[in-house]
Amino acid sequence: MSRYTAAEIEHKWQQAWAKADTFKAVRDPSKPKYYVLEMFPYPSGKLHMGHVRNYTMGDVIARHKISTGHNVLHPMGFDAFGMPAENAAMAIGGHPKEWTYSNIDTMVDQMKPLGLSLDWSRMFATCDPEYYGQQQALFLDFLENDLVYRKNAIVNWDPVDMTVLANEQVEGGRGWRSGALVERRELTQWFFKISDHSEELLDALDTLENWPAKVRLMQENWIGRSRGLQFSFERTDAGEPITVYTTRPDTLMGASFVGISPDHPISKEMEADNPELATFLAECRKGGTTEEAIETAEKLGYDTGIRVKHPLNPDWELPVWIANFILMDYGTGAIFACPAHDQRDLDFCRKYDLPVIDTFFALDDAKPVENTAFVPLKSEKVKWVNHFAGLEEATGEEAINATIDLAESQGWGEGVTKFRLRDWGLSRQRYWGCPIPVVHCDACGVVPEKKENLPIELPDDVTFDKPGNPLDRHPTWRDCACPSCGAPAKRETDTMDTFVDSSWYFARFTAPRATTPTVAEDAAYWMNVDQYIGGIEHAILHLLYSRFFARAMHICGHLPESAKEPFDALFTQGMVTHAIFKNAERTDENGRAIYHYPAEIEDRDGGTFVKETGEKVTVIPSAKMSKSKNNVVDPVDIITSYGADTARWFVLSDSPPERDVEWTASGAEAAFKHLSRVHRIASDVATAEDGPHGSDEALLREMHKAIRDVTLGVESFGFNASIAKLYGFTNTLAKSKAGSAAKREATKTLAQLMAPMTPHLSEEIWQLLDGDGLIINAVWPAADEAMLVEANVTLPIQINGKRRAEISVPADLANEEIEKLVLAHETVTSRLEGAQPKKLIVVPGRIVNVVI
RNA sequence: GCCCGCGUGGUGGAAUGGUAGACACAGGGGACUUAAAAUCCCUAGGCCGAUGAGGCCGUGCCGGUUCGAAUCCGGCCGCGGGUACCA
Repeated sequence: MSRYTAAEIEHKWQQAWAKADTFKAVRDPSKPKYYVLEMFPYPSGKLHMGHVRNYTMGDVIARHKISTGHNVLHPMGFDAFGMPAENAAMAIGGHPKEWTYSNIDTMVDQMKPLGLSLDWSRMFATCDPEYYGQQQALFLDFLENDLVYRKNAIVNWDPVDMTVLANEQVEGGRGWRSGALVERRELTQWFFKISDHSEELLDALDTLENWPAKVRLMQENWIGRSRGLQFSFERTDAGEPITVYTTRPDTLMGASFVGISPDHPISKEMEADNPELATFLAECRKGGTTEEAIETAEKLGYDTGIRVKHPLNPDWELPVWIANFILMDYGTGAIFACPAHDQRDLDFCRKYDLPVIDTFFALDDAKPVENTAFVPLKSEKVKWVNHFAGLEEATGEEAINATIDLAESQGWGEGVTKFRLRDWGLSRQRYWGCPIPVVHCDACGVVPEKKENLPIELPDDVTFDKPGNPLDRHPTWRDCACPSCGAPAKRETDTMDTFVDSSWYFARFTAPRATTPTVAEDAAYWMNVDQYIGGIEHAILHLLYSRFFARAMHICGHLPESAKEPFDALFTQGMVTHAIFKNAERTDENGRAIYHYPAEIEDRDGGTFVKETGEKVTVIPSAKMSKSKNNVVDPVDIITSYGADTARWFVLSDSPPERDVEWTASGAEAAFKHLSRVHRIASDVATAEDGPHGSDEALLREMHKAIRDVTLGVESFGFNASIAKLYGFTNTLAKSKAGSAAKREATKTLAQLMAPMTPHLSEEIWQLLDGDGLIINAVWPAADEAMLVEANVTLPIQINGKRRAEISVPADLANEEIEKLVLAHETVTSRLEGAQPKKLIVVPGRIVNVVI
């Protein structure tokens, strides 16, 4: 009997696929195409189990599609620009470029043994000048088509390091290296006009039927269409009126103040000659720029002394306050506050002792608001205190519409639709990114670089010993001739947000070496991505930006109209987690928790302990794998000890793909044992002599059921369900007394059904059983409907919703007959005690419920 | 703070309005073996009952809709993702 030697088998079949060029994607109009793509990785330097799971899922889809006659495109690349490379250069020296390319080499080496059906000839990294040069060309086309512009935007400023910080570099309001309190500072930045497409990006979500509903909902909320009233408050001092936007104009009678953002023009204007206000605004500008930091900051207010007139009652004056929770980016940067029906406003009014006026109550409870704002659903009816449009009982929605109508008819305001989505700021004050291809000329201003000068390559001779952008302090790189007048000019030193890189790589894969961003024929043939797979963490930004980019590329002629929504189907997979082992008895010298490697701990006496010291360990299950927690499982180790097929089988089994999967050593061991068993069974079947045997029917029926269920699982991302079915079918096969021909057929089918998950083992078994050619090229088996029909069904009998008995009946038995059988059943008669049931529900093929 | 998810045996999970716990791990028992490994077979939510028959409880918590709820609705608690310069 031959043993299952994964390393040998896997090497052999990877060579066979390579020799046959099995996965090279070539345009072929005679075949239906299928483009499957997993979100490409950041080259961190190490493949982790999350990658393995993600790519294995894509690989299952790709291999299954190959087996069903599709021309499959399944490429791989690297999202290679970004901060970690610069951080590494600062921390350990070296150059981001060398660090990145060496990481890519390592990761490719780690990926190849997985036996993925990738077309490696299409591989690229976004930091290849060949790629980012085309991205610069796209930028210039966007500029020409009015899709990019410059404006001021707020960044995190580290006043000690004199540099811009990313949000993740701000910890508790302080710069991560300097420890200085971070300030919000304005800078001129480049922006993509994504907000011009808000409505279109929102409405088109309805067409994305094969996207998870939750992702569409998240994008819908992110884009945030709202209808509200825009109007102006007249000032008592005859200054410029203050324009506000509100989604709750119906609560205008509950207004207690007008609030403006610290970044509002009025705030800035007053700041110049008011030191007290300047101090207040400086306080407001402390801390990071994230929405979270702003929303959770302690509420601060400053009374400007300005007074405005209430639009419905000119005698009613409202104070104008500057409030730190009002965002300049949303609406007009000014609001009116109705504390009774908005918790933030209420908190602010209680702090600064401003009036709280109820404008409506619940129908059954007219209690005035104290410290909890009354915020019913807009669809809920409420009782109005004194509604100017004459409403007494109405929903918020009705009241809002009535208010907008009234304002429009009286001419003091208008209903407007606004979006939460802001334009996409793409400038980064960093080295390791795609240079923005523009030049600053004293005479001509901002001038686009000429396309023939692309790519504008990053200089290699830079150092990272000082904070800030090395491009700024490079002695010569910035110097150039103005593309317009030829005079000496300076290059833009900002580089692009790495989200730009990942917003079109899927299109580039269709023609990765072209000297234009895309090639029309290739884009037309391969786009769209039929199945996109990636983490839920990209639900909003990456996917929304990519949807915008596809539209922008279409406008510039780089993608066909049909590719405006580039991803036909989306699947979001969960993370791979692993228990963490935290020392329960001590911390390190800095008071931080100590985490132990799995190899350092042991289970005994019903507890978990550190082997060496005997200290008690707290086991925290299902934690995201993270280097600092010492719970990272290295796929390379798994592949070395068990083989790629075991790793692939394990990450697909047990957990549904959209959920996190917990990596356990015992689970991997079990996967390996199972694959060995399949190999053993197949070897036995291959060498078995024909002799006396039982009926083939039971085995063949199970085989057809397996074909149906496994196929369904593979086609609907139910890989765990497919695998559970394959376990069952393997057991049936192992115990079967069928003849050798039937067993050979069943085993070959088993190999085919397993092939998307365990491609190497399946090829091996296929060869053992004299299958034709490679199993990857064999036609996917089809279930015979006739073999799936069951003669009898088991019907559970419930009494008052609780299962009490069951009967087996012919599958096509009429309901009346079933009723008779049920009423005659001993369990039912004894419970009824001669009485008639109140109700009898027969759900054909499923269940019977007797209500007593 | 706000938006979106998730919560089921000792463990990963199955069942998306119809038999809760498929399949697997760990556990227990047995076969084979001089022994071990490997393999194979059986067992398995909790409680009551006698180990049987049988009964009761049970899908984070509280309430509701339904003949019937893990599944739908409302409210809470906990965990995770996102929050526009992490990728």
